[in-house]
Amino acid sequence: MSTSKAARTPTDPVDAIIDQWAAVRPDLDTAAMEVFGRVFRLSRAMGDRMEKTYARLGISRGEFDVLATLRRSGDPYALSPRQLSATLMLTTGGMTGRLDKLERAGLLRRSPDPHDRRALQVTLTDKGLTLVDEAVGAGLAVQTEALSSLDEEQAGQLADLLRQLLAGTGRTSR
Amino acid sequence: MSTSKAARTPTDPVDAIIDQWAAVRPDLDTAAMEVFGRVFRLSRAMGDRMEKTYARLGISRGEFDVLATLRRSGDPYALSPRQLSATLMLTTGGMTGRLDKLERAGLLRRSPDPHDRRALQVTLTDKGLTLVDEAVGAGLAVQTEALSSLDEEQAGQLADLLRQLLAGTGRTSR
DNA sequence: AGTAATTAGCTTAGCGCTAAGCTACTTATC
DNA sequence: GATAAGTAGCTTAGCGCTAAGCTAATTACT
Repeated sequence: MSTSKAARTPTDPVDAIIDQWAAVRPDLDTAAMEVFGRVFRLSRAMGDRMEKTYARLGISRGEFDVLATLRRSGDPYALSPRQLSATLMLTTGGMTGRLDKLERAGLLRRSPDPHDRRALQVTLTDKGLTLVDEAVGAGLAVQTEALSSLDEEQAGQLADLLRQLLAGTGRTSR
Repeated sequence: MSTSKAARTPTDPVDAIIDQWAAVRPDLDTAAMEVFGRVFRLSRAMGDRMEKTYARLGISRGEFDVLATLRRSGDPYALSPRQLSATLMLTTGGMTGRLDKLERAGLLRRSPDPHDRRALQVTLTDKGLTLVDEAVGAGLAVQTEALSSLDEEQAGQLADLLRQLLAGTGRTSR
């Protein structure tokens, strides 16, 4: 399909909000909203879509994150609850709940750590491995499709700008 | 296919995750993660910072959103709970809770709609108006500071790419 | 060795959300 | 004018999270 429409997007919901602020508070510098307003909306919209995608396979997005972290860690697909909660920026209480659900579903297994009797090893089962391999493919397909609004050069440019912004904000954080 | 890594970019957490996937699942096309992985992380990091910023003024981020929506609507700063929950993509149950808290804090007021006895009018109090005006300034300051990792041209470019991506994904949704 | 401090994982209370269902009121249809 | 359908706002049950506190095991200090 050729893009016969004008490339200039007239206004989106974020532009509308910024215009509203300009009307009631013309003193405000709203330039940063142009970026972060869209980051927040994009994150929510895509997050909802990922949620639905994983739901078709019977897991939540948070549960997918656990399985994917184990899968990414490579053979033997074993990490401790502590490592998982640190990676996923989750409290240990939250992780206990996720592991409970995933273990009940037969997607992973908790076994004692042979070297530290306080610790556990969380391991992907065959069923869990199969499921996460399917889920990661499905999730990436959704993201790839969403990204198709941009051509390859634009996507690369966007990724670079986001990397730079993320690096800067990470440092200044609490 | 992925572009070759530029040596000047010191790899961020998202690059690390992509590399991990490449090691265990070299068949995956992870290009979309370069964008959405960063969008998710940026949204969470900035969301946490906004939360802390508003917390100093005694409100949560969700409560700020309610006050800000009323403020943006202009004089007389009155909307119905239904309008608010639609704008903020929140169920009516969730909105009831937010309004309860904000009303108890004296930041807004619920009064009967003179034209529809089912409906209410939610109005900003003077105290609420003062507080939201301070909060929006504080929030924008945090966002502006975060955006300072980019120069003005880059920020504009980033906003344009995000607008285009958001427009495309919004339509394909379901 | 003996004791203190740290760490792993779990439990509980509380919070804010959604989904579903309720009552009161309004609008549309005959 | 009566009745059906739709709408506004609230309530409740359930879910997943955090913060705080617990026990058991490990490590560090003397």
